[in-house]
Order: sequence, then structure tokens, then C-alpha cells
Amino acid sequence: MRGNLFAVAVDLVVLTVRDGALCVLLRERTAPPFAGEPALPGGFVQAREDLLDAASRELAEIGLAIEGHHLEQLASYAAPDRDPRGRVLTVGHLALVPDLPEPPGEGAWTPVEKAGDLAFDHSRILADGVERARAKLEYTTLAAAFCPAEFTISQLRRVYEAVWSTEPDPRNFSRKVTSTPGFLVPTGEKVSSGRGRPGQLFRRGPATALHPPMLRDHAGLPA
Amino acid sequence: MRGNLFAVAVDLVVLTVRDGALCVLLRERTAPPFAGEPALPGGFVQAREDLLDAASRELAEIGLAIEGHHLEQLASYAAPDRDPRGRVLTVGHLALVPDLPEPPGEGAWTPVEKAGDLAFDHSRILADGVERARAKLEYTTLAAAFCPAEFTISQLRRVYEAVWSTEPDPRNFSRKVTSTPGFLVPTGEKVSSGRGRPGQLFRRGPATALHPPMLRDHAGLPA
DNA sequence: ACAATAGTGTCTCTTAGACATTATATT
DNA sequence: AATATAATGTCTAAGAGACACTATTGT
Repeated sequence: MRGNLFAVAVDLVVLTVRDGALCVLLRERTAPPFAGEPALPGGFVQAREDLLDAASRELAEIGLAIEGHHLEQLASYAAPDRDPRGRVLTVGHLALVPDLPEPPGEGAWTPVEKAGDLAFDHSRILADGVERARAKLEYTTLAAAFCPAEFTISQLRRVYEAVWSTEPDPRNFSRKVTSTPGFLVPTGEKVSSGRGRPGQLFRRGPATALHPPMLRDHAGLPA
Repeated sequence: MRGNLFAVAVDLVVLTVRDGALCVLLRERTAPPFAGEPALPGGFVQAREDLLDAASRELAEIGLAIEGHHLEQLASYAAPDRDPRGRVLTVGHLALVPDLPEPPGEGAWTPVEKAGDLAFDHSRILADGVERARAKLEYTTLAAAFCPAEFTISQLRRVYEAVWSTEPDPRNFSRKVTSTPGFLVPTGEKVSSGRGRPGQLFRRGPATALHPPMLRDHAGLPA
């Protein structure tokens, strides 16, 4: 076999919902290239490591244990000049995590709208990750991945509001998610959100698909 | 930077519809490893080549000029032992082409149901490609990529029948596709399909998304 | 004439979307 | 008591699914 050799990295688009905004975990680069600029967390794939394993390891190194976090491969990026050090292919991954009380080790949660320009081609990877998350909320139950183990329907609705920048009708939303078998499992407990009537608590059910899907308003989206 | 080095390849899942069956282009391997076994066409990424460019080149080398063929990245595969020659990462790509009068240079169209075991992890890549194509027919206008430049609604319907193994109602199907703005552009011409009333010819329109989507019957599909 | 395919119309049922009211908590 | 949030019910409109008929070709 003859092929040019590449270094292979994994980069992570770690998304969460904080204060009503979809946020991404960014780290400031400490070493060249792009020192001082914000970038996605990531690292090189090790000798006998598969891609998802490498991404899981990076996630753990950030301080995000893998307890039920959603992690999936996004896409690969290998433009010849994307890294000034040489030929590097990176496999972007998408991770969805609940809003954490404490911020993860290094790095800061940044609203995706304010992420600005990132190092390398990370802005593109981020955009792809955000679009993937937005699309998947339509036809999967993945919104619950942004919620803690137990959550209310309001919390789940706020995820959709943050990710889609829409405000679905609370009553219709409730009807939709509760009528999808296996989406939500009631715990029987209730929790007060400070003021007002306490909401019922749910866990994630076994369902992964949402049928029929919950459609956002589409206006000229990419295929 | 320190990372282990990989050879990087692109592999192609080239799909078409022939005789009512979804078919994939397979080549028999001539050299080890897996000599004599069927495999997806593919090759190594060259020195200053990006991934899609490499996939386009491979497609051209097969004899499939890129005139409007659909080509997209699928996913990357890098299990440590997937290639006995050493560490090889492959980026799977999905190509959708119309049924061609002449078969492409080397390789043979094989119904995906009869593909059997392929070399390397190509069976997995094929399965991912087929599932991607099936899913995309739901919410995009991509079915037209399986049709020639001009086609009838019946031809388009036969694409759905082959890819989904369903038989949508011709009248409902027609209503759906003609009522989606920008999906089909009538040419004003008609064509006879041997017997019966000739059908009207259409071209692909500018629309890429299908809203609302055309839902297939879902029964426990992966997310 | 007959067979085969194309194209159109109607009815029903499900579901999304809009909207008002009642229930239960905190202050 | 006042306020804030949760939960439920009803109406309407749009679209999917089932179905019957007419239209235009080749044999």
C-alpha cells in the first residue's frame, strides 16, 4: 500500500444549555499554532485507539465523565492546509451534556452565538455540530440528553427553545412529548422550580426516535 | 505535536436503482489483503488532496463522471485492526447515481440485499450508507439523484419503492411530490414507457428539503 | 376492443397549531 | 390574597392514507 501519512485527531463539539442559551465548551490554546485563540477541545488518537474511544477519553480528560452523555461522530475534516504543522485529519465529534453545576476542568461555556472565530477550521466544525444537534431534535428524543437524569417537561421545553430559538406552545409541546411512547417515564415525584405549582419529574425512556417528528419552522435549510 | 501516523483512504458506497432493486457498486479485490473478496471501491488520499476531492477522483476513475452526481461524506472508520497492513483510517462516502445504460468500468452492480460479507469493515460502511440514503429520502429531494436528468413521477416512485421496500400509493405520492414547491420542474414533454399512457417528464428543481417529510413506516429504527 | 399506465378527485382520520381554564405551589 | 408555574381540554386547519374514476397510449 502507498498513501501519504496523516496525524489523526479528534475534536469535540460539547454542547449544553445554560441560562436559556445553547453553549459550547471552548478552550484557549496555550501552544502554537493559534496560541491564545479559542478552540474546540481535542487531541490526537493514540496507537491502538478507535475514534469513539479517543473522543470518550478526551471528554473524560475535560472532566466530563461519560455517565450517559451522548457522544457521536460528526464528520472528518482534512483540508491540506488546515493545520500549519502538517497533514492532520480531524474527526469531529458531537457531545451533548446536561447543564452542570460546576464548570468543567479547563475551558469555558460560551454561547454558540458569541463563539466568534475559532482556531483551525473549528468554526466550521462547530457549525456542523450545532446544525446536527438542531436537526436531531426534530426526529429523535435527544433533547433529553441536555437534561439531568430527572427533569420536568418545562426543562425539556427550554432545551428546544434554546437550541431552536423558538417558543413552542407549552400545552402542545406537553401533549407531543407525553404522547410519544417511551420518551418520558414518570417518576411520580414532583419538584418545585422556585415559584408556582411543582412539575412532575420524568426520566428518559427507551425511545430514541420521535414519530412523527417535531418539526421546527424550516426556511431554506441545508439538506 | 505528537500523534501516531495513519494512512487515510476514501471508500465509496455508490448506490443506484436497477430493475427495482437498490444496488451497490462492488469490485473484487485483486491484491492482498482480502484478495478475491468483494469490496467497496476506494483508494488513498493523495498529498494535497481534500477528502471530497479524493472521493470525486475515485468516482471518476471508476468511470462515473461527476455530472450532477450526489456525493457526500458518510463517516470515518479507524478500528485499530481494520486493515492488516497497518493503521488505516478510511472516510466512507455516499454517492447516488442514476441507473446507467452501460455498467461502469470495473466492478459490478450488486443488490444490497445480496452483497454478503465484504472485505475489511466494508459491510458496516455499506450498511451505514444504505441507512443514510433511506433516511435522506424522507426529508430531502434526494430521490431524484437516482433518476436521469429527465424523469417521470413513476420513475421517481420506483426509487422510493426500491430504497424503502414499500409501495406508496401512486396518487398520494404524486400529490406529495408535485405539491412540494421546487421539487419537480415540468419540461412539457411526455415519454412512453412501452405500454400505456405516456407520463409527463420533469427535471430536478432547486428544492433540497422536503417539508413536511415523507415518512416511511418506522419500526424500531436507530436514532 | 382491450390492456396497461398516467393523472385527478374525494373522503376520512390523525396530528399540529391556536387558545382558555383549572390546579397547586410560593410569597 | 396575589402571583407564578403546571396541567388539561377543545376547536380548527392541514396533511396522510385509503379509495374510484377518467384519460391516453400500444397491441
